[in-house]
Amino acid sequence: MKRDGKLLIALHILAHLAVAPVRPLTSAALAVCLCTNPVVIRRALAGLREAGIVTSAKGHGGGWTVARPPATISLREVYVALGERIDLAPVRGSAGSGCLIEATVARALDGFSAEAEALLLRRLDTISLADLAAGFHQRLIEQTGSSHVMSAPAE
Amino acid sequence: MKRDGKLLIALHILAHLAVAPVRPLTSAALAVCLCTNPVVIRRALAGLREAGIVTSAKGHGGGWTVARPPATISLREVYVALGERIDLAPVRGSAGSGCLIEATVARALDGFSAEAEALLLRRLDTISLADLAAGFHQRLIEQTGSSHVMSAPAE
DNA sequence: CTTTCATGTAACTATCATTGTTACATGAAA
DNA sequence: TTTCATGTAACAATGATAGTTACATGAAAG
Ligand code: FES
Ligand code: FES
Repeated sequence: MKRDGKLLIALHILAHLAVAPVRPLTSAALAVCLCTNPVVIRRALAGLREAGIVTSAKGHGGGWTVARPPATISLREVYVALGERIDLAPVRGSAGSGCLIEATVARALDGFSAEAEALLLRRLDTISLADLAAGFHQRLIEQTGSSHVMSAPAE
Repeated sequence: MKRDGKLLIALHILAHLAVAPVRPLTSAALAVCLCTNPVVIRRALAGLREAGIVTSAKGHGGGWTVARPPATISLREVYVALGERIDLAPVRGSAGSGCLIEATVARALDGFSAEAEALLLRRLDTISLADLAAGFHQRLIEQTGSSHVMSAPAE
């Protein structure tokens, strides 16, 4: 139900940071690699910095680094830090004004959206940034849904 | 993850049709009720007509009617008829160009999206248009362990 | 201290999707 | 034949996101 892909971009960048933790990576370098603009990179990482997932440094030798070991960063954390949401019935301006039918339908859809998102969060919680970087997840995905094959906490 | 609300609009209209099946409702009438344009109504219902959920008639006394008893129309059917999708990692133009990291992340996210959507479809399948129209769904929501139980006024 | 580098942020433009609107063709009932 | 209502194309309006430019802030290097 989304349309952007902020999560994909953020994880892409994080994968870069995770595999090259020696020195900070600059927005400019990441922008070249991702075929985009440095400001876009900074915008994408702004929320993650506030969430304590990455850190930034100015000046010489500055740039972006992961704030913690990649193994301790779950995709769920990244997802919520970006403020992503599954919402089947977003409020349109002032459309909810008084109509009972609409409110009822919206509430039902919201409940389902919440359930779907809860499941999504559970799944995202089973994969860390380190898993992504290592590429182990790929085999895991191909096993179609066997969620915790690796060192993941059981539900 | 979406931004429009096609599903909400479609269900809103369908609720109207379900409770007033005596005579077809015109796009113009529905548009007035929904505070929008007749063409918007037609566009919203076009997919549902192709899916055999509603029928339309031209000329005098024409308009829209539900093609089947509302009890046999599940929200899932409406959802799929509208082509809605949960997609955490949509492809951006030609962004998938060769980058292995991105493709890997995208595949993982796609898997999770699919799981979340599968759950959503299961939930949507448990409610019919008749349930919606009757308002029974509210109690049903509370039974499915929804997180937020709004204090429902006895109406 | 001055220079250089890199982030932080605002402001603007470009692009794209969706919605709202107008206009006209098609077909059915009166 | 007239009137009604859908079907559809075409276009403008809106809004969200991405891309770009510009400049202030701050830190390291010289
Ligand atoms: S690895 Fe995908 S662009 Fe750098
Ligand atoms: S506008 Fe008609 S019931 Fe919601």
